[in-house]
Amino acid sequence: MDYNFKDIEKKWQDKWFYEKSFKAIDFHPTKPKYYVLYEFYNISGNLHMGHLKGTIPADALARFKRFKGYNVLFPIGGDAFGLPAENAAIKTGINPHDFVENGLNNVINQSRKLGLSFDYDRTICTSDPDYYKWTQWIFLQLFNHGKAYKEKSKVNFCPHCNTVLSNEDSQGGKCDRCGSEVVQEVRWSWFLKMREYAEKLLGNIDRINMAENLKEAQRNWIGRSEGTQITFQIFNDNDENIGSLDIFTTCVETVYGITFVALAPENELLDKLKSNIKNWNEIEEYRKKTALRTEFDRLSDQKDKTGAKIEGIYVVNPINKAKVPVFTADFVLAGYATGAVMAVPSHDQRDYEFAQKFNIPCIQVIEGDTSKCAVEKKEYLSKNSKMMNSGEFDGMNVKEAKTKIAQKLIDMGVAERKVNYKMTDWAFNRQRYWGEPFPIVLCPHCGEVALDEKDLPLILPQVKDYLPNEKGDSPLSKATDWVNCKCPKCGREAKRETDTLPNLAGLSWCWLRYIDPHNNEKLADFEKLKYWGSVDCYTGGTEHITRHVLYAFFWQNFLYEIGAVPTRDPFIRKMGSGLILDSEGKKMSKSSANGVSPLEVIDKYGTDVARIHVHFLGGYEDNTPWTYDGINGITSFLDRVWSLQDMIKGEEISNEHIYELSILNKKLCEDYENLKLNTAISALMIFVKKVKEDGFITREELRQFLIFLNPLAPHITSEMFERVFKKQILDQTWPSYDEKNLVKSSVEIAVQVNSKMVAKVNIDTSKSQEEILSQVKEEEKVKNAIINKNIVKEIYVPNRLVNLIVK
RNA sequence: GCAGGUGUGGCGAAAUGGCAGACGCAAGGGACUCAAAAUCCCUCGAAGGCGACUUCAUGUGGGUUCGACUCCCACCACCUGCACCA
Repeated sequence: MDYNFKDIEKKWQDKWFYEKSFKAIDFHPTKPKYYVLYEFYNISGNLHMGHLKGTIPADALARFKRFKGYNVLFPIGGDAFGLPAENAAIKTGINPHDFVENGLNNVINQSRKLGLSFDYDRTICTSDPDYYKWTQWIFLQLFNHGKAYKEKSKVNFCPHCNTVLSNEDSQGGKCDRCGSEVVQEVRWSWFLKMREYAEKLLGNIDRINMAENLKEAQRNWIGRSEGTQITFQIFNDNDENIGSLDIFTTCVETVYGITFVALAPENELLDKLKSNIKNWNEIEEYRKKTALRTEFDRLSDQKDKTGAKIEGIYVVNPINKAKVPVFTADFVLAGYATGAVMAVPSHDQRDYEFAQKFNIPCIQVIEGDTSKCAVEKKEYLSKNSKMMNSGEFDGMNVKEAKTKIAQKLIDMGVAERKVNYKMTDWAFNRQRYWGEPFPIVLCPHCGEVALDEKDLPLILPQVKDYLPNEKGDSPLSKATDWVNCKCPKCGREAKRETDTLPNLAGLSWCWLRYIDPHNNEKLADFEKLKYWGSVDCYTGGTEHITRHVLYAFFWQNFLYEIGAVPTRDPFIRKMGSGLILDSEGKKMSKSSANGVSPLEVIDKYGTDVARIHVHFLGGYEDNTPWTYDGINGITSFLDRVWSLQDMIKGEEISNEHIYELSILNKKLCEDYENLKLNTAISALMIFVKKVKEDGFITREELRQFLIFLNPLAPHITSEMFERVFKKQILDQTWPSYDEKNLVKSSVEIAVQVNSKMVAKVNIDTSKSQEEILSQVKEEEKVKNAIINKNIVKEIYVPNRLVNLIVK
């Protein structure tokens, strides 16, 4: 009888859903916990191939762990707030509230069709007031603990989305959502003090089990850099001390080579020194000019340095009292360290180029050829070159001089050791309608005032006009009934904050809410948090992984410090799934014309075939081009599996199959654990091939095999199990195997003479090394190869090979 | 430029110091069939030989080792991330 996947798959999907087959039990009395998490679905459309690639390994792991006796928590939810959902709603003309509700139902129904074993009772959605109450609560805690502040500052602004963006959302000067050029604008903005957490985040990165390239990207984003901060005194032309300037450097060893210092055009120190600057008009003009340059211009002009000399002031190099001219230049970034650099043209390529253009002299302080370009730290540190032109440090090795010079400056009281980070505080507000409202009231008398916890959630009001406007004011500002309120502190007239939280806010704590999704008193019960602990395996795409994981670390650290959660580490292991590429090797997306929908594949071939095919194409972390090629092989594999029920002969495990079954069991345990589904599939195929060759399978062998295959192909195995054994496969436990059955009684080993293959010999694996060596030497081909020669060395690798070294 | 990763048949890929190419696709040949589909069997890295076989092969060049896809050094190509970060 043929396998009718359409009816059978539907039957099991309905059964699992309505019988709540995969419900996780809080505080299970006997089973240990295991927490598998797949990232939020984005509620802006249908599931795509990426979901098939990303969810199935997590599902297989969850199903495998249940057989292994774990109490598995495997939940799902929707990321519904934010630009993707709102833009999709605007595009379709549907109100976001309705759009999101339909969208969530849609993706949940689709995920049932993938046969995913989620605990659907724990489904959460970031735009649900029961959920965002606690997102707002976390913000309140941040605010009340001084970790959130509002400040007028230069921020990234997307003129197309009409909203402020975080640095993370505007990488490369382009809006992450719409690709428009981002401009820098001065605005009132909310920030979270994430920079304070830099060292703790680095600790999280060290502890988590995650691919090295992803860790590196995160360390890069944090951008930790150790160095020395030196104070320079500033003088005017009359040699009067008019202030001081702090400069951070990682190359304190070059301090004798300073020939100019440069300030970022935006540096406020310039305004303070205005009265002493003789060419103020010129400087002001340069500042205006650079302010107009877009990020893109500044980047593309890297080779061509611009700047202006500041007349009327100079600074003194504290190490040798040399007078040093001051410039302003836009290669110096205002946002990093103190927005000023000490320039040593001989040993820094950017300083070198600037000096060439402005005819500034160079002082070489470390040996090397500086005639064509700077000798930079990478070069002189690796060679540990000698110092020159550096007073008492001449002739000393650079590495030694680095510490000694720093110490001297510190002893002089003009410097301190310092660590800087590229990562800035998290710009946390968006001028959009579709997000969590800030639980903050702006009072003309009291300033920013937090709502009381009992007034949460602060519901996002329904408005007619939710489109962003061109001035970049939040659409909520037009909801006057909602905006006007009383100050919780003084009771006088006040207004609500009308910006909303960014959508990464709701994503930054979701793994905690799944643990206790319906709790009205707390974000989650502390004892339940302790029971479920950190996520054992968190899977998802790699697209926004750097930001999402860092924000997750940040919030978890903060919540840990205020006693709301029991651990600093949200995740034990984080896996980033590769992409499904289209036939041209490009990322397959909804917008690409040749995008294939997983539902289309399921419709044609069935869910089990689709699940296996996608993962037989390549490894979990690899990017794999989509193709239907090979899918027939999977169909015929499952057809052969189906036919096994007509081949049953005997009850217990047969001598013919005990080795193959045990080896398969061991291999699958490793592969499911490591999400290596491609090799798991091939191991299963090898077993079926063997059984087919032998023409029979025993009942016990089939029982075990169906359990082995179930995590990958849950439908066909459930059906076969029910038909053959009249029981439910989900009630089974993973079979055990005996170590002694992992070795065959007889194997063929390779025999080499001087590392060259001369023969293959069947040996009895119970024999000793001596017995095997003498057996091998009796073999005709081996005899011929070693005749008249002395054996100087005998190498024996058990059950693999013998290598005889002769002279 | 810096960092991380990858490089193996016609294709997707296995093998992490021990018989390279498991498993699958495609291709070719055969069986069954009036015929086709489906199914089953055989061949399938390259070159040479009628042949048991031989030689060469894991991006390139060196090295370590009895033995290297695997470890070390240098280089090339591609992918990803960051990029005037002092």
